[in-house]
Amino acid sequence: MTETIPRRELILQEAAHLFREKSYPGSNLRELARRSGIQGGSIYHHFASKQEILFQLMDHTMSDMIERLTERLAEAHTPLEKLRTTVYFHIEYHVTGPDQTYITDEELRNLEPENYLKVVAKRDRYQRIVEDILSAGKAEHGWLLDEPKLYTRALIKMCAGVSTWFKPEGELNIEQIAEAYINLFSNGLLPR
Amino acid sequence: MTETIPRRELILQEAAHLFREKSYPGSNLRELARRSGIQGGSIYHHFASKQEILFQLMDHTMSDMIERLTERLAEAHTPLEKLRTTVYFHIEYHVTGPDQTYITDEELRNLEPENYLKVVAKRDRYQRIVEDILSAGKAEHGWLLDEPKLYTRALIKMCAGVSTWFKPEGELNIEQIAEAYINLFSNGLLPR
DNA sequence: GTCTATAACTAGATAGAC
DNA sequence: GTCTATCTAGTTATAGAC
Repeated sequence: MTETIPRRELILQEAAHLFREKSYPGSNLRELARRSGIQGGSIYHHFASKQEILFQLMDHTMSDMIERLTERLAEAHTPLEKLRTTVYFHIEYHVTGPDQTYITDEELRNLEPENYLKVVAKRDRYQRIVEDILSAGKAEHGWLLDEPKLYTRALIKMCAGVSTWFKPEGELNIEQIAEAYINLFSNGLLPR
Repeated sequence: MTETIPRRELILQEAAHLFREKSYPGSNLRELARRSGIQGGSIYHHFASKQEILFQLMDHTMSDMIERLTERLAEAHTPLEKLRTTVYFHIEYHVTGPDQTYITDEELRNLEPENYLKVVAKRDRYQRIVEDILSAGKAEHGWLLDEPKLYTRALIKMCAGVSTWFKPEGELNIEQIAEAYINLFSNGLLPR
């Protein structure tokens, strides 16, 4: 019953952790190898270069996010339900995989041009999914927003930011945080 | 009338730009020197180490943010006025000095322990100023928030995030973005 | 698939001349 | 205050044995 995780997967996991801790250029492959239970040179049996590790990490994370969000949204039917689903998903995904998401959010500048374009294209696809929900809310229910893109960015930044301070042993769980953010986005702070 | 900027200041400015472009560990002092118009070794006449450059940059930025926000808040009197002032200031400061603020927001992990504690203390002081405004709004005007700290983080992340995509030549100016964010925070998206 | 050894290079920091 | 030269250590990546 002990799951044997393939070495390649393990390296990617450890890389996410290490890169988050020390940033991509601040990390070295000897330490990544050590944490993965092998010697420095052996990394190159699994990946062609340090850059390829970063790219695989970010590319896989973006694909996974798009796929999972799309799945969840299939169960939601109104724009408001979809907004709730998205806020919950985005927070949960960032809190559950804080290493992967942090790298994917912050290491874009360290991708070589070709890889950069591929990852940015997926990031834009993801943002577009969220933007379309806000646009639908505006068109169908008169949501108060002039610039869907502006609010999309605000929403994404706010939710992703949770993973920078979230502690599983803290006072609030994911549900409570998501609920608070949905309320904030829906009704704001001022009483009526 | 040509302002001669002291070399030390110039190095700090160029460092902010370079570190934002390539991250702190990804930057090297020879390139920083070149951009500052001197040779590699000359950096050490102005700073004791690469680490000290990073620390001076972040520490000065945090002090400056606290000082300026405090000044502006002195002119605001109600919690709502103070919230407006804070949102506007935080966006404006991040958009006006995107290099300095990006470094200060993202390079904490590369500070040595002693420096880390100093900068985090100032960051916490800043956050506390914002948190106290939200708490006052709750106490005095019944603002709808259970956890002032949670909303403080959401507000700060959302506003700071503007500098990652803001372009001066873009469609929206700082006033319009700040206005939209204040509306979002005040009343949310749903019509009543 | 992993090891060891090493090539080729780069970086932070120092020393001393001007 | 800036220059050049250099020390030392660490890094990615490769090669070939097991």
